[in-house]
Amino acid sequence: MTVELRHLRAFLTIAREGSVTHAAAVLRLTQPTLSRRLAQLEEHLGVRLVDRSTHHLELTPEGRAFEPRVAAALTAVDEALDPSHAEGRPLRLGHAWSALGEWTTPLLRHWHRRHPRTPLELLRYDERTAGLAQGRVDVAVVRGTLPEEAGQWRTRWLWDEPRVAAVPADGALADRPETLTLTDLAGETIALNTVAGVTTLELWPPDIRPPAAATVLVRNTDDWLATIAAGRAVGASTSATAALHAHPEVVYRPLAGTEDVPVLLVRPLTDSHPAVPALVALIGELLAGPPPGTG
Amino acid sequence: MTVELRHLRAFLTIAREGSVTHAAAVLRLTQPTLSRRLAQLEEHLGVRLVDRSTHHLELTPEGRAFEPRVAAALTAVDEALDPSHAEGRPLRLGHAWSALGEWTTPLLRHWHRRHPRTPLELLRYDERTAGLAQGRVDVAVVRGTLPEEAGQWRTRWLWDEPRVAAVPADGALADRPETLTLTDLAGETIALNTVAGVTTLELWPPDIRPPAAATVLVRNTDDWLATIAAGRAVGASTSATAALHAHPEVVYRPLAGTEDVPVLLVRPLTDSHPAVPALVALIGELLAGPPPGTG
DNA sequence: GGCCGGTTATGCTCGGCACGCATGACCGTG
DNA sequence: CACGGTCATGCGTGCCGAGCATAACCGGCC
Repeated sequence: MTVELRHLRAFLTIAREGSVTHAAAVLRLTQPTLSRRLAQLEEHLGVRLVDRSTHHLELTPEGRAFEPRVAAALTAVDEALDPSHAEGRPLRLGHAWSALGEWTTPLLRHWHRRHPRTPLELLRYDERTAGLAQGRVDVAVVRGTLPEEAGQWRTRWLWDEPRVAAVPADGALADRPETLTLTDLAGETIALNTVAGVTTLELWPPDIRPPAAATVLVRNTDDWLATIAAGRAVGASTSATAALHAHPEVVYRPLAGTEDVPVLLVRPLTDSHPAVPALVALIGELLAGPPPGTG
Repeated sequence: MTVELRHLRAFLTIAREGSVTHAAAVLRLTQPTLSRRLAQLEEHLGVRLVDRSTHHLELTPEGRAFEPRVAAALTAVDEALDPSHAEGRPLRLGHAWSALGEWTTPLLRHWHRRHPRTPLELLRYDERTAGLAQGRVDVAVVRGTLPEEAGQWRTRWLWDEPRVAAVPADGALADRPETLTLTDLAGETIALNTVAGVTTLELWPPDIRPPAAATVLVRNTDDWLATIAAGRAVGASTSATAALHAHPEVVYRPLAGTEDVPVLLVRPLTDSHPAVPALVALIGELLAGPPPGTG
């Protein structure tokens, strides 16, 4: 047995109607059919989703956890199949953190002015390709180089960002002179953002590389910041973070002896949205013009 | 014929493999079967998705537009069915704009500190219930009161926000004394955010209400801001917008003679994530403590 | 307490349809 | 022009999902 959409729709309708019979009427089916569909789904998952008897029906804890996920999935499917979304659907720009830095606002402004019929959605996904690999976005801003499978993307270099160190404001390193070095950080616990992937232990030369045990792994920028603010670790990132993620308990310092991090615009080999070229062109235009904040 | 998951998987695999035969091998099916599935999907949609002949296969423009949407949908389905996501899955907090205002950062900080195993995702959806109605989030921050169907949500009042007017920095209204009134705005074109729904023409008393023709409808805060910055309209919002969406070309002024807007925390009658109560409690704690920015 | 209305589960039959097999049609290549 | 590789089609079959009928069950109410 493989799970099909009918099983998911059956479960969701039953959960919402609170009755197999009512759900069957809604779906224009008979009650036995729906009973069986639900049983099949439960058998496949190996859990009972609905606690039901003749005069009582409610979701089990597993069912309650399952329901919103099914709802989200079916919404996604229906939107994919809805032909009305084919035209004028939003252009989705993915990023893992900081987006286009200080260029973000100018981009949104110019885009909405020029393409009022095509909304530009800025979506943050804590994932290496910022949702591109999952088909959740049409274009993505990625910091650092992409691992392998580079052949399946078209990338465009936008600019380089210098690296910065992020240290707790109340720690000893915050009192040190302006510029920090990798050696300064090597003795500390390092907070690594595992999904952004810009900073890894490879950044340190082998002779002064901190041991893996002296790291804290986090999944997104908020967590990363909170970890440093709490004094549990220090971190390395790029200047965009310093500019857009100012934090009263975190101090940013230039990080000497490191190479700049490229900021790339990544898209599939075949564009998934007709407006992608226009977006790429607009970003190119903006970068060629005056820096943001001067208008 | 109804579209089922097998049709979507067939299309996506064919699109990725670039061949019906290869896709059939991947899916452990025969080529004729897959050919037919694809044909059925195309027939249902009424559009040809794949341009194929014996020695040539590529997606049509419609197919190229369809692929990422199918990919996103199937990702959502697979995530819903993946039992490993049952534990430790992220708690999704939806908002339409401004989230928890200045409380946002403290909330993230405290949450990650207390619940390191349960990531808190802040998701923005340009929709009245910020994704709650679609099952995309577990809790939502909503400004203003919710229309009808109030019975299906549990709401908790958090605080009230005073209204502000947003006017172009280079316009005449920006030179006026500090506080503006509804009468001041009535003569201008009004930018209305149709999905946030906090500000409608109902805000103005009938005798000075601007005509519907004198409005510009936008779908999100970015667009709303850009419209005002461009001098095309003026707008009304709440103080959270003024605090978090500062814009060099937009001036915010208190708006006299209007009622405050409630900020509500909304969740389904039965929680869709076990950590929801903890989040609600934490927010309550934060609000009872000192205001943000003092620590 | 027993009847009744309303609910879900199960046996059964049947029709449709999705599958695989075989084959045809097509086309670029050598 | 034969060949290998591809996609489309015709056909037969077996499975599965549908409805119908009915059993089992339970709460409420007279």
